[in-house]
Amino acid sequence: MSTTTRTAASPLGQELDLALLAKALAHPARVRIVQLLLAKDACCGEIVDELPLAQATVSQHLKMLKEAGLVIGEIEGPRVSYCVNRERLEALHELLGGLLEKAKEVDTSGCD
Amino acid sequence: MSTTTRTAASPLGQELDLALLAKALAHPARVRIVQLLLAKDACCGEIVDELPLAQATVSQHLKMLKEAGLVIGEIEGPRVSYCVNRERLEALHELLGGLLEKAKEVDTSGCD
DNA sequence: GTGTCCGATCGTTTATCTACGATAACCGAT
DNA sequence: ATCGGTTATCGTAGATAAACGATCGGACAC
Repeated sequence: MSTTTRTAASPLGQELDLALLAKALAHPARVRIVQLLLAKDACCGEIVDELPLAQATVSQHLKMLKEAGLVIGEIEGPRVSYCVNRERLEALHELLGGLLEKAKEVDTSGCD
Repeated sequence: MSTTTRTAASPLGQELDLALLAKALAHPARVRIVQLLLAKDACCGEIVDELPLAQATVSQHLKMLKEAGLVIGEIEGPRVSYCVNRERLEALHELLGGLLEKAKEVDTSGCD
């Protein structure tokens, strides 16, 4: 399976990739998980400990974050250590930056 | 309604707002719509013209974008002119920037 | 008025998300 | 080989999203 880790190059892919990344953060619990992992790598159990959600649910959210490439899990003995894939988070940030730059080309024509 | 334009003060609100904005962009069609509107304000019909979607569907997407505050619609004679609320898009960009900054506080604790 | 164009909304179908308990898989120790 | 701790997955139920056709409502022209 190709790891979708690299930044998609295709211009059409950008929309899709932006949507994909946005979808990964489209739930408060997942945003929270990313925040927690940015502060400190953690295993699933620690995250469950911080959220009002069942272990199965957290594992599900982690799976989505992994599929979007935002989070990486490494098997570490009996547990799995998760961390944020910073490149990927930056990719999202930059995709948005790209949108905003294009917006500047059409100055204050305004909505009114 | 208070425009959530300013940086949300409540730390909890940030997660929710980020998730809300991300959800609005969590579909390729909506990303496309935002791109189109950034390039040029447009009415619903013009957007429908650019997308392989029915008018009702596009209207639905526009509604979601409006609810997230990303898009503004102004009735202009017989039609409705839509434009992107740049502040709001920047808010999303900055919320992500905030996340990335916090990430730097914990340098190379590393995923490996 | 009547008709027309445009957009929003309703009602429906299908698909995906969210959440959970239960269970399986996996690893390290006993 | 078995046990205890940890995570993934299965199966399920309810909620929400995505898409469409059909229909309603407003704004102009006639």
